[in-house]
Amino acid sequence: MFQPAPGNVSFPKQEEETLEFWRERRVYEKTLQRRAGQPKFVFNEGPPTANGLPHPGHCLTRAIKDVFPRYRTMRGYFCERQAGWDTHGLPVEVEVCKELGIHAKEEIEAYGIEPFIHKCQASVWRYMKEWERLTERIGFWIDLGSAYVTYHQSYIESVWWSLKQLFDRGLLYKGHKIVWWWAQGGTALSAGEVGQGYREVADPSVYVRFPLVGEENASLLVWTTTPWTLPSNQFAAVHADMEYARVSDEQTGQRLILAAALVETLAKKLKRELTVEETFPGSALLGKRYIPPFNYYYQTLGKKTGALKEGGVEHLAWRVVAAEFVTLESGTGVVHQAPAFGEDDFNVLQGERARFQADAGPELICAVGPDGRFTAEAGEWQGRWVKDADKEITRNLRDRGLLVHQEQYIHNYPFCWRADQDPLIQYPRESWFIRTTAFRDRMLENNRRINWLPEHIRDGRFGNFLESNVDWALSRERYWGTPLPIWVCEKTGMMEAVANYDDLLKKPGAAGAEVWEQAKQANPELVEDLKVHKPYIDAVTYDSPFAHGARMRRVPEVIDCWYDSGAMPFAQLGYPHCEKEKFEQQFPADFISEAIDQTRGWFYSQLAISTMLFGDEQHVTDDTPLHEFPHPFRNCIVLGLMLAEVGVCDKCEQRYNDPSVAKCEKCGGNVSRRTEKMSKKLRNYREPQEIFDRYGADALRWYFFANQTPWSSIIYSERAIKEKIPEFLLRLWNVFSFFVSYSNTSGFDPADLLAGEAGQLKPETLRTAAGYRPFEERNELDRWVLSELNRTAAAVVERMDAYDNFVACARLNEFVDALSNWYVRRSRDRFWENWRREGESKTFTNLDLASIPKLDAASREKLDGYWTLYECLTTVSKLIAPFTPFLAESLWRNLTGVFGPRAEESVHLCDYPTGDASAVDAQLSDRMRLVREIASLGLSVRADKKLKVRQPLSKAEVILSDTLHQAWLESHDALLRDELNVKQIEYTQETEKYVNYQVVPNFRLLGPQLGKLMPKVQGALKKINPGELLASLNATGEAKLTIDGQEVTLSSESIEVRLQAKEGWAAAQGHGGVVVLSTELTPDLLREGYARDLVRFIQERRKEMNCQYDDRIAVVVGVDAPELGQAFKENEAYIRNETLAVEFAVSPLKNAQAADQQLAGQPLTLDVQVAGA
RNA sequence: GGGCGCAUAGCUCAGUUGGUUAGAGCGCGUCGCUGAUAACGACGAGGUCCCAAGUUCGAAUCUUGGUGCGCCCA
Repeated sequence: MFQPAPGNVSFPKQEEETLEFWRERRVYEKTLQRRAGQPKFVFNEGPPTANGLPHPGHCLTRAIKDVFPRYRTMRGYFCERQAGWDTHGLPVEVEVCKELGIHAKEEIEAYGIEPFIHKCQASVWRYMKEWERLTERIGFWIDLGSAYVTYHQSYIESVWWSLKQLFDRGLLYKGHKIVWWWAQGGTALSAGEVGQGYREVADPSVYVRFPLVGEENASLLVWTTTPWTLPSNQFAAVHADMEYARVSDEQTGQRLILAAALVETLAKKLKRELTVEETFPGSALLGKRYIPPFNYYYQTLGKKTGALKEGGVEHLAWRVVAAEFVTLESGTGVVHQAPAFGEDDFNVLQGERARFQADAGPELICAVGPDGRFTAEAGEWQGRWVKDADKEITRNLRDRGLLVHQEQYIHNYPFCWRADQDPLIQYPRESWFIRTTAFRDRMLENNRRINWLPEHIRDGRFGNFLESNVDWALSRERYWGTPLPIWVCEKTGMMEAVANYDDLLKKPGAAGAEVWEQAKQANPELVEDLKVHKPYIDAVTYDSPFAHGARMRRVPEVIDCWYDSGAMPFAQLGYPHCEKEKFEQQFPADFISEAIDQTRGWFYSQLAISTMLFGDEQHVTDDTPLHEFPHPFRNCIVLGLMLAEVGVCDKCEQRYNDPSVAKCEKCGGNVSRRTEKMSKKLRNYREPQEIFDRYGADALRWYFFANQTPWSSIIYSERAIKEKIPEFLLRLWNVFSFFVSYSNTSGFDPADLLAGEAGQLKPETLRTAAGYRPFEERNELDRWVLSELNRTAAAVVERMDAYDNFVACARLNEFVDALSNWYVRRSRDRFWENWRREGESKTFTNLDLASIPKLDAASREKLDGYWTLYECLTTVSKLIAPFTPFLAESLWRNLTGVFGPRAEESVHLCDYPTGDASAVDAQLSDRMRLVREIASLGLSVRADKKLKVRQPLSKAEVILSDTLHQAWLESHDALLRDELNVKQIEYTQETEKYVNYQVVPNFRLLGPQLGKLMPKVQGALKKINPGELLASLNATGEAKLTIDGQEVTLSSESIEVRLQAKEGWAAAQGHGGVVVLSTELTPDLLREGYARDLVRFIQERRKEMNCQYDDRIAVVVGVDAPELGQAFKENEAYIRNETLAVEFAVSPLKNAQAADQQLAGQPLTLDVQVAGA
């Protein structure tokens, strides 16, 4: 007996039980053991940070990350899954600062770096429990116990090893980086933080003259909104291809040079005429020298030149250069360049430097200190806060006649999000860089070999990003991060990199480790990993090999935490300090997946690090292995963003987090749905846990997998998740529930019929069961559904191998639909078989095995039906296992539980079905499709003519577009007769009576042949007599047309015949043909219809009475209308059989008032009693 | 400002290499079924495939330009 499977199942509850089962039986571990030694499928987990709560977006990534490893495991691969946590970085520090109520770096240092670090380490695990719960609940099978953690010593030492490789190869260097700088706090802000602090402000907008050297009274006219950067001016930039003009200003007698297109705009501002004297391209200005507005630097450097690489010399600064970013949007088309205070400007400087020989180019000029105040180099402005100096600088320029115009400029400018009165400034900081630009081409090549899904990422967003690669700014002036493992000689400034802690302590004269030892002694709870962190690691120094008596001290910086995560392919194992061999076996990864926001994050950091370390034989050291592209991953699914769905009132903008609200509670206006970014602040989404509790993890997973391609942005819509349940999960459950209840009542128990090991219930095992007949002996419907099953399995495997979960799910959905809506629907009669035979309660229970071959035909067919459905359901549970692992497990455990230990305990231990090609019957598929189409057309006619299906009709006539399958259909029309409730189906020859023919060319075939002739052939076919054409085709296999004197030969493949039903018939047309129903209702047919109506009344009554399936009843029908009485009498056998009525009587209606039913407009009473009760 | 992507039914989304009745689910309407039954099914209505131009015998699909939206970067 199968466990009962009621229709009103609670999936969430069932899932919790399944989780318990998996835990208890250690099923995940068993799936790994089962595949030990098999080929590997390598999945790498991109580490999330556990210091924030998981949200719905994480559910998507976790679901996608789960489905492919599960699938591959079932396909026979050994797929270990190591979890990981990203633990370093500014977000952690910010959280701790919040907790401590402090902001600035000074405050952190005042609090003490040591306790601060301890707090960071603890804070990292704040939401660990929530993450682990989510991971388990959504069914993401991954080894949490062996998770890699980026702050662990072994991880950090792997990172150190890689950095030492880069350092030793000369790929790490110190340079400047322009950052958004909070001067008051003394810290740089990340892009995300800067983005939060934009505000609209009014800044001075000044137009300043830069007099040209050696040109009479002519000046460049430059525009800036940051006058305080003028003392640090180094260049003026123009666009080489834009047109410039020299204009004369009559009032001042000055001649100004600016973009020609902006002359008029400027004239309006100045409210006076400017006369254009000459125009020329920007390229004509290149190289011209000018006198900057302040001469602090100019007085010493103004005349200096340097040697160029290409030969010759050039002035270091204060000349015109070309830049692409110069536009006509605002200003004058001549842009003041202060490389210290803008990234674009800085890049210009870098470009200039690259033209000079080593160390001969211009240095960065910066007249501002890190505190945001002018330095001594700025003369009179020294000590002034730069933003305060704007006004005075402007006045100074006016006094000296350099200011041409001044106004207010309103724009967005960033302020510190922690101190909103403090404007940020762009400021150069010393930083360590990785020379990634040297690997640009190799990264591009590597990228080309990666299978990106969607494809456009490769040459689009990611490829473009790689094309414009700049050196990786690696270092951070922060506290909680992987320390940069570089030690500097205090005397010579010479440096070396260290690959691990032991090496460090073995250095000659190493000292300082005791700082850690003492801390550990004072507080034994400190985790050992902290010893490789600040401040302990900073205490470790050693004797300089470069200068006698000098010490080596570590640089103060930590590194970008993206480097941490990018090192994950080897650092998760602690490579190369350990697990060397294992790393070799699992590199590169077969599969990774994250959302699109990781393009410049984890996708890039992995690719860059891997390309530099493992890809370039010229630089590689002896013990570093080389790898063929692609690495470090072969396939990557880039997920779309997840959006929240909310309701917003059209009138008053009131927000509703439940998008199903239709009327505004405040103003009564219409609430319309809107999608927007998910936001923790707005809480505009439902917590994942609530979704699990209401609908279950499978519902959410199926929604993610089956509703859209993974890369389209996904709307996290509760309604949509809910709606997916009946379409697939519940439909499948209903089929299963149907199977279980009938099997139990009929006594079908596969465990009784199948001896020995049942294992995975594979086809070869099923074939050994008693009563399991070979396909070819079963009926058409069984063969059809098994063919569809195997076709589906093959298609799903094909799609999943290509990482296409969406189409795979569509295939599964189609099959479950076919199983439910055609196979079960059309097979119900068979499953009911035994109840229909009055007085017979024969079931398969305790069936003598030897007597099975002697079963009568009906019983055999019934047994076939059970075996077929059983095979479909067990196979489907395997097929859906990677997608909806919970439902799959519930189905499997119930379907195979009857075998006890003879069957596999979990569906996830099974092999994935790949489809048996020999069981696929394409012709049968086509035929069944045709049958379903004809049935559909027939039902369409009935609906159109208001002829309910219960009313039998005498005949349906079918005219097929293509008579290929006609003979088969004729010999298999019982199914259609039953479905359409007609007495006879005729494949009529009198086609002209019902239909018009239309001959349409096969464009795909003829198009390439005929080219321009195509429309004319199309026109000719419209006019032609189709009968003659078809006759010719039938007789000779071809037909000829003459178009424009040219003969065109048509074969039967080159045309398609379409049928159109003529007016006046109850007919419907489709691709396959036309169905015409005979609508004449004879008294016989009507009476039969009445009998069916009565059966329905009685069945309804049985249901109301809560009859058992096999209860026998006694029925008395009270009716006066003679035609009804006659109808019931004539069809008594049918009525008794359908309703299990052992007694059936028709009596005159006693009291018309008491009639509880109406049939054909006549009153009727119904008295139903359980027989013998 | 630059890059990338998206735009198809009321909603959420599919749509292979260009091929002539553009699909699915939900919703809606009509009806059916009633021993899968707090289910289920059928049928139907609903589309200028964002706009415009081009390439082509033929464009939802390719090209260009525009419009709107989103993301990333500046």
